[in-house]
Amino acid sequence: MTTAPIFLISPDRGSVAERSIATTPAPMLFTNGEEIYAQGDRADRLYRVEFGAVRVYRLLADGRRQISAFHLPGEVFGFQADGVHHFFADAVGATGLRVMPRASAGGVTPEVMEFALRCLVRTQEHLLVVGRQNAVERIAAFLLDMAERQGGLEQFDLPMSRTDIGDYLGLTIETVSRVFSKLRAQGVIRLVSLRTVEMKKPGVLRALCE
Amino acid sequence: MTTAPIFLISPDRGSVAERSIATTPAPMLFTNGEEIYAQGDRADRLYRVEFGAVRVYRLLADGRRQISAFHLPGEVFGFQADGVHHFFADAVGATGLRVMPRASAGGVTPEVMEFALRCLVRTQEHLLVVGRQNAVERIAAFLLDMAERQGGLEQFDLPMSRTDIGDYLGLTIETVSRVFSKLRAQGVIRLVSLRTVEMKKPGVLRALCE
DNA sequence: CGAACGCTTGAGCAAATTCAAGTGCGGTGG
DNA sequence: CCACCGCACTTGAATTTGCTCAAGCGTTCG
Repeated sequence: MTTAPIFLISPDRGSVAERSIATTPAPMLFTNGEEIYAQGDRADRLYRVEFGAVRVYRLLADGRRQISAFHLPGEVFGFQADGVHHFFADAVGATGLRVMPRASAGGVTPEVMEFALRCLVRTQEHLLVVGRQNAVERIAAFLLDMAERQGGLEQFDLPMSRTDIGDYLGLTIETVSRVFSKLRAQGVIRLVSLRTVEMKKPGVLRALCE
Repeated sequence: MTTAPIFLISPDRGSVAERSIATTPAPMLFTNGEEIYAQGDRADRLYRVEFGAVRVYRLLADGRRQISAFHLPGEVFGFQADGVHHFFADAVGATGLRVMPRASAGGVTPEVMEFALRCLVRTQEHLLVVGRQNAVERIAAFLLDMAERQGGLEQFDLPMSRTDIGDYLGLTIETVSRVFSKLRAQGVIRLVSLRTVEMKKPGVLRALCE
């Protein structure tokens, strides 16, 4: 799979990456499902997604999983309070990461602080979606978020499976599938392929999120 | 169990806050429900809870509310990425806060970073509770978290109403009430008063959170 | 070609919500 | 001091939403 998203070849991002990690060699490569770090691991690095995507999640003893975030190209993740990871992170499809040792990341730079705080706001907003919105509203919020983070085009890719989407939104895979079908039947979205969405009526999606 | 990491009671928490606001005069006082900041406000201060409690929340257009965090005495809150608050914060009962202008908070000190990252981990863990646990498991996680944050005693207070608890856990007030009654009937907890809980079988609560 | 995997769809069910009374407690005023 | 009022909480019954279980479809890959 790994439909290479269009924005991967955007010129500005590449150049920023090259500057900020000028000394770092080629990105580290991961295959679908490959572990990037695990709960309990030492957290002494930051990661920047070059291509592909990353899911950060936690498990319950019986296997229930909650994905707390997907990270798309250009985003930085991996910060932890006390030097130990409290979550798992693995690759969604073929993924390339720039790895920055914490030392060279400069400790608590304003940039790192900014990333962490943005991540906090994003997680808190996601909590509202999961805690107080119904299935259709959750999917609508998710689609709008994915579209916006991929440049705001009406057509965009979903790098992750329906199962991943369910585990991100607190829904079962069946419910995710049913809501996709319903939105398609209503002409709100079109499924170019299983993993490619075209928003036909973004206004309807936006109205659903209030 | 997911919501009460051991490190929360590590001694550095209190001492850091006390040092950093040594020069601040008497705490600012708030009555029940009084606004501390609103969505859209400039975020140029940090707050430390002296007594009482604080709820941080967000609203949907139709009034549905998601509380993303309660802050208890000793805890610091109010950091935001881009200098603008994305949430509301108000007092739960009579509350006293130490206010620290961001300047005197020293910009991005390691301490502030530490607080923000802890808040992030806590929110991500709460997301697992809300996204993937049932009503009984959510209440169990909540009670254990509240107990631990108040010193780990078997008896402790709930500063907030059942409505607040519901809006924190993504449940209705009726469901919260029913679960409390069920746990009481099973002898897992005792309600000394409406807002005072005694854990009779903490092991059962812990088992519920896996 | 067959197996595996990811996705879809249907039917029945269970958990939590909604709607609707009731209870108990703290505060106010007669 | 006691009665009453308001508010927070509890409890019950009916309903709904999303889940579970089960079967079927389509694509990919060996």
